[in-house]
Amino acid sequence: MAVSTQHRSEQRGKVLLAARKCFVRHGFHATGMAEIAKACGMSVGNIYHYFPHKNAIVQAITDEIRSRLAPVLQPLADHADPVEGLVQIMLLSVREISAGTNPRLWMEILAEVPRNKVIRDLCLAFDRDFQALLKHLMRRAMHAGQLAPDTDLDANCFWLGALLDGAIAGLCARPDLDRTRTELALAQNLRRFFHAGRA
Amino acid sequence: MAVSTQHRSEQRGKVLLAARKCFVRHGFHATGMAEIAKACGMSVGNIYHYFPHKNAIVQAITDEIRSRLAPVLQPLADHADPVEGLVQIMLLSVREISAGTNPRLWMEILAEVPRNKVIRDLCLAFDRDFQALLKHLMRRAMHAGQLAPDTDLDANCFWLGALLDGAIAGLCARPDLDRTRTELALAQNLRRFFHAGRA
Amino acid sequence: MAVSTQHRSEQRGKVLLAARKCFVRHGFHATGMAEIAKACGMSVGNIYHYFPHKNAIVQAITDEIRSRLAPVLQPLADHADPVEGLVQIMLLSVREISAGTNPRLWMEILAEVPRNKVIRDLCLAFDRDFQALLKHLMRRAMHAGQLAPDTDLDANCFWLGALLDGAIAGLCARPDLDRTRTELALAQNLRRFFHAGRA
Amino acid sequence: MAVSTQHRSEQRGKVLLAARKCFVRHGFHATGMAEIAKACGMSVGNIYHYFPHKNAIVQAITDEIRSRLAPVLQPLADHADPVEGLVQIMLLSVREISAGTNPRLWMEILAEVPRNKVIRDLCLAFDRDFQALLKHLMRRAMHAGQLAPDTDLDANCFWLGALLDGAIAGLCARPDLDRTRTELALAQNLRRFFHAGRA
DNA sequence: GATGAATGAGAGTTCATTCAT
DNA sequence: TATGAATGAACTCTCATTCAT
Repeated sequence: MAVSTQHRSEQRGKVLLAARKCFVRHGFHATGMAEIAKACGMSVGNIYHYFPHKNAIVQAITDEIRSRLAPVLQPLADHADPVEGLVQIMLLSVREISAGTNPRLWMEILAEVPRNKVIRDLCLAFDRDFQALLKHLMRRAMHAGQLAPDTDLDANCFWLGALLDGAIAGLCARPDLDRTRTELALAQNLRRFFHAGRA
Repeated sequence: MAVSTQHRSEQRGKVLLAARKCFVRHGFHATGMAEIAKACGMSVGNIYHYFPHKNAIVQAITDEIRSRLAPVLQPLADHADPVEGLVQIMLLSVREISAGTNPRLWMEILAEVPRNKVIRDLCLAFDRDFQALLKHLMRRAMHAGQLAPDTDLDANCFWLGALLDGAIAGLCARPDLDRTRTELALAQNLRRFFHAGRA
Repeated sequence: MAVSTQHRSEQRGKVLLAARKCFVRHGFHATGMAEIAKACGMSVGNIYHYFPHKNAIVQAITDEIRSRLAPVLQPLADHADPVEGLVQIMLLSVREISAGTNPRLWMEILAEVPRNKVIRDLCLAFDRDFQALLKHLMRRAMHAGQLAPDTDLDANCFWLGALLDGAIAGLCARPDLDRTRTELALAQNLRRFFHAGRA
Repeated sequence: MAVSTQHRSEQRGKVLLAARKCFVRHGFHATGMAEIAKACGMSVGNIYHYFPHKNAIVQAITDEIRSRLAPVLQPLADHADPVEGLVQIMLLSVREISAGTNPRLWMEILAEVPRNKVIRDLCLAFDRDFQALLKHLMRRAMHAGQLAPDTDLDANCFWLGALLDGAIAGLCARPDLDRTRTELALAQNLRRFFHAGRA
């Protein structure tokens, strides 16, 4: 059982790795099962032993890529300086998003959200956690007098999330962008913004 | 001639309208020519009298939706208060983006950018203009002492653009969002941010 | 009436000329009515005023190209030296066949014969006349003792015709062939052959 | 592996057989994949497991039909009597060409030559070999004093090839022709011709 | 007479999924 | 477990022909 379980997860891993490469190149829709099969050295039929359908592969990748971020961000909830916690969350997120070929993968996921209920639910769940984290820190910042008390926390969560999603789109369209410089500017802007918010 | 030209553009309009409806429902890739044909009451073959291929329809829609924004924004370059000009540009853009079923359409376009050279060029051209506009106003703001002289203008253009693209993604995922409240928060944030930037 | 008749034949001529150019480039099947229409500066619909369908164009061209040969060859029936008459018929035919882009056009016709009854009948009628001519001259040669009396005239007619049809195919496959040298060899061969046939 | 390879070639064979039947009836262009699929009892999609596109089927048939001839002809290069070798080559070729429904198939191939580069190359390669064979024998005949030394060998190769291609066309147009009688006449003519060529 | 918009059937090809081996 | 053959529906696009203007 343990052996078979391990084998299963190894095989799943091979499929997912291959699928990511394919998806980065051509997107979800333009990638056929045959292409994935060739990329992971399996037969088409065999993939169906590990994933019930193509969509399940997409979902697994979405799950993986989104959930990798959570454990990294969660600890920052208790950051001594709540504003700095927020800044760090945004920086870590943008770094994860912009690493390697990730933007293309995130973009595919973003595009899939409106058409695919499972992907949508996955993303909304992640977003809920992400925004809860931001809200928690913003509330702490507010109590510490670092944020104007009339700030609309929900809307701010939306816009901080938008910054990340928009960065994905921007990086896809201009892959040669100087990413460190852009990150720096984000950090600077966020700090300036939260400083401005001092009560 | 005039008659035929008018007829042509009417028919093209009918196709584009129908295609937009279809694309909003299922996205570009999941919409077949047959579906568009049925939606506009034409035969499939006849659509090809007005558009050389499906992609041309997508391009025309992209062109239309992107270029509708430009003439509205351009005059704001000369706004008396450059910071307020920036805020207005962002607000008008977000309002255009979030109107009706637009978010879904913009999202499809965003997703098409990495896969489709023509769409990408169209969008990059628009972005160039948009960012030039922002940069112009930011420079004016800088000269007027409303923006710190060490601000990285290019990076800021990127992030302001990201805010819009991200809003598209966010609105697609959560269509029931309170759009006016979210807009208000954006305006408030931007003003607060630029005030903070006072040299 | 006379005017309209003249106009009709002028228009038909324009269509046929354009169609020949198109057919030479892409063959009958790969040439669309739209292509012909563009090539002769008419609308698609207007062509249908002069030809009931595409096939009729092909037929008219076949008729034209085949029947141009007949009046040239016919007089040779009375050539003083019947063997030389045969040689001249073959030479004139091969010259007509190999002129300009004709091989391609003849080839298309040849290929159409098995699938198209009208074309087939047209060609068979021409062949009947052509072979009757050859047979007449061969009979004269036989009587003059220039051809062995046991010669199978019908079969020889077939093979002389085959030489021409085969030349078409050969010229299509190798358009850079030295045509005059090839013609010369044909004449030499035919003369040698008929000399050998002396009773 | 051996099993799968065998199955593959069996299936390919079934497709080719069915395709030949269809092509003989309607020609390459007028035969749809659906028709072939029905004729070989497969689904359309499955044919694409064995041939990457319709053209590949045409090519395979061309290859098959042309290459069946080569091994039969090649040994005649060493025939004791070179003239008789030539005659035998022509007779064997014409017999192969005229067997069953072959003329129709050869005709389709001939017609495809000017439009289709792959087919053209296939045929030209075969022709090269065929003409090399003829030339070799003609040279031997020349050395043996059986052929006039001023004979244009290349041109003669062309005309012997033309005889075969022309026979294809002739047989397509008149399928009821007495083939043995026609063959006999060819043999007689060739022998008479080469006798006449004695130096 | 002339236009070109409109049709509808059919072309070749692709693909997620199933299933016998 | 693993294979890849098989399916069938869907895809985009083409084309000869008709017809209202």
